[in-house]
Amino acid sequence: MARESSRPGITDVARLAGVSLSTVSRAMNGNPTVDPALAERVLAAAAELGYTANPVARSLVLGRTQTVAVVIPDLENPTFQAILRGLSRAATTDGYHVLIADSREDLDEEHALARATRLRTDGVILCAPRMPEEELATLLPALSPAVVINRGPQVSTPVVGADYGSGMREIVDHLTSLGHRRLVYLAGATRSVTHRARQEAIAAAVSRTAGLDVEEISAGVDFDSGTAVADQVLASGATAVIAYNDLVAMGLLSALTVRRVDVPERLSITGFDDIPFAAYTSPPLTTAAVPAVEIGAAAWSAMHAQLTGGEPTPALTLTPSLVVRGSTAAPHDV
Amino acid sequence: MARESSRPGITDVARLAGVSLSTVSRAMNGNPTVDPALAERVLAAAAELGYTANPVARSLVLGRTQTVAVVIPDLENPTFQAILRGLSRAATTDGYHVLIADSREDLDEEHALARATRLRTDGVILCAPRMPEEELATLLPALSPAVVINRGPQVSTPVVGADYGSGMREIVDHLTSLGHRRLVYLAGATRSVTHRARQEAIAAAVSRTAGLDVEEISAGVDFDSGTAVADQVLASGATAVIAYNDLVAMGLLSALTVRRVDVPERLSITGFDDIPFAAYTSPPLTTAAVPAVEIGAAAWSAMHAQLTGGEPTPALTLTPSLVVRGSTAAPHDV
DNA sequence: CTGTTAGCGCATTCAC
DNA sequence: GTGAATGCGCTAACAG
Repeated sequence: MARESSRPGITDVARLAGVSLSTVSRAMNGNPTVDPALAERVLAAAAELGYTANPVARSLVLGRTQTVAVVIPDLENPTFQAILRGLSRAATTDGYHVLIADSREDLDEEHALARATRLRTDGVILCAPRMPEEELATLLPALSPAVVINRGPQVSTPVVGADYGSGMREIVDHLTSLGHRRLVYLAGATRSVTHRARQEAIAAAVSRTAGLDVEEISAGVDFDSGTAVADQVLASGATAVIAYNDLVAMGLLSALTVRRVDVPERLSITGFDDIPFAAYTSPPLTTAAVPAVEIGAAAWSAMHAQLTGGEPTPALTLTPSLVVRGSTAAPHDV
Repeated sequence: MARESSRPGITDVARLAGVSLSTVSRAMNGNPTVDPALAERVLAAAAELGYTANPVARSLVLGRTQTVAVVIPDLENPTFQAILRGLSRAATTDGYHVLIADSREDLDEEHALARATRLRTDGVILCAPRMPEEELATLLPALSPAVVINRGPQVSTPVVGADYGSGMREIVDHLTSLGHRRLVYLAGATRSVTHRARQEAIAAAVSRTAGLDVEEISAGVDFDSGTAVADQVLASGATAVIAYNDLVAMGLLSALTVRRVDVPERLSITGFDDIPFAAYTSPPLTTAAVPAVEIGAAAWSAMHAQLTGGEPTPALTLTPSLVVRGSTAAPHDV
């Protein structure tokens, strides 16, 4: 068998350098107990052969893969993309690899994917806004170490996310201070944790603001959901619409443009997330900017801390900031 | 040592089922040579213990990881995101995992990432539009099996991509048929293969269209690049602008809106790619739609074919389709 | 059909 | 300081 064509193994290096396997291993890993002269010879041999230790074999013996998994509900969603980006770049900086798993909004799949990917990685970052609390609680121990994104506090699993309640409060306050009293909230994923946070913030605003009325309309989480509810929104008599997120807001905006309804003159619209294109719709979208890239980076930090046995990262909640742009204005009637 | 807390190994299952390791292995892998009754007992034991074969150990012995790497120049680019999405979903369907590597536009990093990720995967899908041809040629053999995206034909490496020349020809024809004769081409990544394809298509159009003049202006590939060249574009005296891609077109559009330059009345603008938001700018963008998700899926097919030793996939080139929207119209002067 | 044996490629005890 | 042996957890030859 001509093993010439195969990747060189540690044995080949050992032979070329005239030393044992152990010495090659030690030298390659910078173990200081090896004679400098020998180490150099080994490294030279390795370089000559173009040798690199087989990561799979190392993973088996070391019990770690230098890889983490990221489970995302929808790779098409700009916010998840941004989280993934922030995470991926931070992980790469620390020498880790990232396995992605797109659950395509399938809850069963999500659970299975998380478990399956955990077997070939050192930990999983779980982005599962819709998974029931109990299911999450039973899943997390099997995933450990794990990091959860945009969920409530978890037992012994770090959570990083944005404060959707705070963002929503700012949005409502912005609209009421403009003079709006009749609002519509376009509910998205009603089973999601972030929906409940939004909802509670709205309820709180209603109870503390005289004359404020917020009607909830079921929509979805994507562009088409926004276009689909346009007529319902118009029929509601509201002067401002709080969309579940930017995609829904943009879909609505698009449908309203078709219907020649002026925004913000006749209807104000707000989004949530501040995805890259929110600033470039016309009018540009007033929204609550969620620092998604930072969330991704923070999620990595929390994972890295667990992986290296460092200080356990406390739960981290980033605060969205209100970005006022052209899609909101005082109601016409006021 | 209480190994109770550790993941159950094949040995534990063997003991519980009262059989040997081999039998467990065979039963777990559905090997038909095992007695049905025994197999059932093994599977029951495995289920009771919650046993799943360790993928890392399997990878080592089988020499395959059931994972492929995708090297992307920029995870922020919507087109690459779409390719990744199409690829990831197709790979998942076939039971494969996807490792992502974002080279962040760093050419050296790109090369290193490709080699490094290859060591822990069964193949790499390389999206490296800017890598010099010679470098690519030396890199590919080390990556094999590999699939290359949006490049010219390669020796013994499948290529999948879009026909940028064709898309550009359609764009130019569209503009000239509207009556435009003075155009500007906003060049993006000038070292990229797809830039050259665009450029050649433009040159061909110029040589066959009487009175057609296309000025090339260096821009970049992102939104800001588009805004940055707005004044230069206005000074050129052109009646239509062919942007490198949708992002550049949108940036330019945004800058022109600020300058109160009417599009398409005073200036027509075209993009390229048809990213998700191209349809929702105002005016919506005329562009050449690149089937990015399909490219990703096709790239996976090409990889899968190599992995399973099936028919080698021939080079596949998908044709972009011109999507005429509101950002183009006949020039005002004509 | 099943059990025993031998690696996959490497890191790490343990002797020297 | 260095080499020889052991095993990470599993699959695949090899006997029986």
